[in-house]
Amino acid sequence: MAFTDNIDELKDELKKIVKQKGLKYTEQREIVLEVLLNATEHLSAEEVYNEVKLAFPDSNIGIATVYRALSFLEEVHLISSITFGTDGKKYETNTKSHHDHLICSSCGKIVEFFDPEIEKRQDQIALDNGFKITSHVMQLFGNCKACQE
Amino acid sequence: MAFTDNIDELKDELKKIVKQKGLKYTEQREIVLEVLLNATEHLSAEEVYNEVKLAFPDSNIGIATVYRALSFLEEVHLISSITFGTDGKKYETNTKSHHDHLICSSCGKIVEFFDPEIEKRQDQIALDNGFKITSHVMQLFGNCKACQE
DNA sequence: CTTATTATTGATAGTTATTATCATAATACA
DNA sequence: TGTATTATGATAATAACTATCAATAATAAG
Repeated sequence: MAFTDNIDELKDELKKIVKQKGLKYTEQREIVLEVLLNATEHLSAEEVYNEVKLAFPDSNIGIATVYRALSFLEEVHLISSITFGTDGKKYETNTKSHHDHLICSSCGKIVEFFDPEIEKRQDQIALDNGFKITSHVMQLFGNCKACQE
Repeated sequence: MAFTDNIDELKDELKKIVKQKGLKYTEQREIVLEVLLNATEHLSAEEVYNEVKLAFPDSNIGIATVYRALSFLEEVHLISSITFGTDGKKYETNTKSHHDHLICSSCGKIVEFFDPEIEKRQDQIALDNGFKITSHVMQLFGNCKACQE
């Protein structure tokens, strides 16, 4: 899984994925991805739709296509969604920055992972408690597949 | 915030909250709370509704009331909801078990918290990586409200 | 470059989940 | 009890999302 901050690299990644799946590379998927990359915060499907119409007024993209693109992009892990309390689903691009660890107590194997939903929850927890977070540690201990056998 | 495993204590807690807010203690809120306490897994609003009809066939509770009760109980932190991917909102009672920490780097203040959504995400991450989790550590470091000033 | 094939799209109808409305009923407190 | 007020059940309304389908656009082959 390759992450990047760069729109062109992201588009290349999308092209690769699409080709590998025997699907087609469309302007609409590209636009949705670009809008999310340029967004400074999480966007709902409708917010993405509005932003697309603003930023790409010639595209005439339909709301259904936005939903389809978002689902697809999430499926292939180019973006991810989070959901809070009463708010609906919101999307963001996956960009490499920070990660946490899965650690096998048995063989010491370490798997890095990054989960935006957990990050967001952490932020929310901090906010609820009046904290301003500077860092965090999260380590999940257990047994990897091999060591379970 | 008091947590308990016991239905009577939970009901007392609800009575206290309701009275303190100048609202009314109703059979319906009690039933919804009880159904969730007895549930072995997370339930959607509709599942709660169905379970209520099964377990309390005389109650004639309406689906709208189930939604209202769930929102209310969540608001007062007797239950909590989580939302995953394509699944809708699901509810569970808050019971004391495990918790994580918010730590103020400046004054050392520790706030305990427990977030079922994070727990669930952790489980999912473990599952995705073929891990079987035995324990985990999560500590959020930062500055508490007082120390920010 | 043209054409054939197939995925994708836009528009919109249809669903599903949730919320608002409102007349009636239940609760709490005097 | 009586009375004020909140809560309820039924259901209409809304919001969020998904399915349908004819038209369009993207790839691959020739």
